[in-house]
Amino acid sequence: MRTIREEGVQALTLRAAGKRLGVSRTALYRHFTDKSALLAGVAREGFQRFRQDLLAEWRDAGGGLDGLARMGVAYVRFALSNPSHYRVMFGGFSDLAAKDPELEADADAAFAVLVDALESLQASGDIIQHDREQLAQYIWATVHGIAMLAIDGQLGPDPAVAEALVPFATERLRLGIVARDA
Amino acid sequence: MRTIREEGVQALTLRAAGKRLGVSRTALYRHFTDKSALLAGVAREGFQRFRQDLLAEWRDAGGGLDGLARMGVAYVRFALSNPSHYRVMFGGFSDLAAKDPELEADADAAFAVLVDALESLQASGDIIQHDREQLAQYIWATVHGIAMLAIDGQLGPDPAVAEALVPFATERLRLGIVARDA
DNA sequence: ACCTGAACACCGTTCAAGT
DNA sequence: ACCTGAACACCGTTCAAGT
Repeated sequence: MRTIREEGVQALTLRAAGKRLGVSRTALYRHFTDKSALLAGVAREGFQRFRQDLLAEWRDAGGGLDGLARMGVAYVRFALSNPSHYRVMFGGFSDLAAKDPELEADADAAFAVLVDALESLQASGDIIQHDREQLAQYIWATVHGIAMLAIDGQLGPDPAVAEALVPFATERLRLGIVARDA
Repeated sequence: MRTIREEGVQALTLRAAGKRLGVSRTALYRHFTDKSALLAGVAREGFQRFRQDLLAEWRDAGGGLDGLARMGVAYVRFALSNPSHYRVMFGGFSDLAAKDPELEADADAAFAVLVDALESLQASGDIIQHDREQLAQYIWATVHGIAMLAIDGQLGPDPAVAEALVPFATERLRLGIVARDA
């Protein structure tokens, strides 16, 4: 985890990991079937922490449309604070999920935080009564897109650009899903 | 290009490329300074084709909010039709851009198609008079997010899920940016 | 100018062998 | 059960040498 955070995924080799742990490169095969199983473990840990972060934000805000907006901010913050970890979680997800079936469950659990929030917002009549799954996918895609563009350097070298984009996006997003009868 | 399309980026090795071209692995160093310079070339070609696709869609639709929605559909279609190519274009963009400065120009040119479309929509009073750059980043992030989630297998194995998400997203998006005085 | 073959410093993975 | 060292089949890259 430390190697990934400090030097990126491509720097995580079994040899280097073994050396850091003071153990032979091949010793890791006792604990993981291969390298992608190890990476799947890293991804799982990421989704679990992710879930906690989002849940905490929703609770602290006391739910509501404000809670949803704060979850969006927390989402992008998580990605920008842990870019390499985030890349392991999302890049080549299906390959890793094939190695470790529980990865998909952890990803689903993080996604469920968003779906549950939307259910609450629908119950209170704050947002449109539309298929929750698709609504969640749409919101997820938006914050994921911002996170990815920022991480990959497509928003330029200035992190302020990404930071300014998030509140704008959450406000536009709100206008697109808010209940229209008020 | 063929190797990337048929077998993915990770299958593109200089050795395999040399063999396919009937030439030594090291011969490629006469034409590219190293492997990432070659990948930067692949990414540049992608952005150029991307730009053409988006431009054609905008023109065929005769502009307007409908043209914008069709650009969104074309965007995701491009990504899903060329997943490996798309990954080269966006994954690790800054590393590749450092190797080939013209890559950034090609990416900007593709992005400019969106910015120009927004300018036209602002001139006609169809959408809000907001900073075009940020507006474009927001829209780009949304379609990019859908494309990435779909490519990475996070939307499940059924491509119909991603296809259904696009029109829903473009409609929500429209509601968030449409001029409000009508 | 363009290409080659050998060499170098890396990988992940396997496997017989040790404690 | 857990680890080791040697070996195998790969990488990208460099470099002296050829035409």
